[in-house]
Amino acid sequence: MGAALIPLAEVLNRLTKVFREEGYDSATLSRLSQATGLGKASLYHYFPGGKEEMAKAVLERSNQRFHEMVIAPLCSDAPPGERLDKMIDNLDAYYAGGEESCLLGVLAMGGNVGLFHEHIKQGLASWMRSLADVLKQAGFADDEAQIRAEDAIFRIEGALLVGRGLGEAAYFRRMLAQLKRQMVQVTTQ
Amino acid sequence: MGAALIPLAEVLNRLTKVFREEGYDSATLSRLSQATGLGKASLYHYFPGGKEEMAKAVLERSNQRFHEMVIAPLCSDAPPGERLDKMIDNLDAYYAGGEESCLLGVLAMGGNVGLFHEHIKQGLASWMRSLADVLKQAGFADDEAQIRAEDAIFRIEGALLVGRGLGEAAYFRRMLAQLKRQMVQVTTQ
DNA sequence: GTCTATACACCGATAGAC
DNA sequence: GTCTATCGGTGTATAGAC
Repeated sequence: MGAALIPLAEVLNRLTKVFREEGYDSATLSRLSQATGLGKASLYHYFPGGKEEMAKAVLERSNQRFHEMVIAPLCSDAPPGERLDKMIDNLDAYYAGGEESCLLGVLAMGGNVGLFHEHIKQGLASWMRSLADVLKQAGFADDEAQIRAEDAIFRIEGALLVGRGLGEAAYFRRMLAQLKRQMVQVTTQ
Repeated sequence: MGAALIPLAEVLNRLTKVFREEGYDSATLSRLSQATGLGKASLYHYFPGGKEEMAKAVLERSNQRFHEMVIAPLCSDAPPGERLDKMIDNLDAYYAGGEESCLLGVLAMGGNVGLFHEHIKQGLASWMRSLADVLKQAGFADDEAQIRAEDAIFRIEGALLVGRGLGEAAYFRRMLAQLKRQMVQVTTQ
């Protein structure tokens, strides 16, 4: 023995799946060991800090992938409307049409949320900022852009939560379609 | 010994607090025992089905209280706009201005969500229906009313999730204020 | 109706061989 | 870098006295 059985990236992929589906508390070392094909002691070789370090590594990587897929398109030089549409399309892909839960949301609603506050903040802050910036460029005042950015995030996280709670993914896509129409829509009254 | 130390209703209150703050998986019998002041064996006297039965009892009771505080005002004979305002005010009270998590949401994002699908559906369905009915009475077409009802629920659950994840309750109240203005607002474009 | 004491499985984590 | 074996602790749940 001695050679790595699977690349570290693949280990992280499989850990991510378990944490996302089962949450921090239910994701036991036995499950994580089984999912990766590595013994518990081998997991401690990669993550000396144990389960907590695994979850944080997985959340960091998830934030990074989210940044590439969802946030980066908001920073292109395309017209604001196109950038928002691209974000929404990529959200659909990222969450597999609502079939997959939000890891950040799962950890946020778990019993050990305190362990992850900083990682969660890091994951949400740049998204919120980039989204608000695009809305400003689309012509909204600073306050209105900020409110709309927060609001879009609430709807996305809320739809994923409801979908998971009911075991029904369809809510997510319906919400995304709405969002596409309303994101830059002007309101009256 | 023999006499009940505290009424069952108070036992349920304290169990609710633990499940809402820590989630199903982190809420250990030791914590539940400590929070109620009852020994583990006494908890099994009230809930022979153990932790699962405790969580279901607590969720049922939470749904019931939610119905009284939030859904019932939607069914009064006041004008639709007033009914919606009343719901929003009571949501603020129910969630203590965003300081308290949504028990249903916590269980929905936990690792044993499958145990609670039916209870979650029961909790969300009548809310969604009552909300959509009010919006129809406010003049929206059936489809539009349904969409708006779902959307409001997504925003509420999403704001509670983000608030919990960041340890920052203020998002919730800001969202509620927005919701009050937009719920029956007509859109253009 | 409440308690103490306990059963037994599994938890997260570590030691040490290869 | 991986494993088996094992540690001490805690998990859910139960038995049985009062």
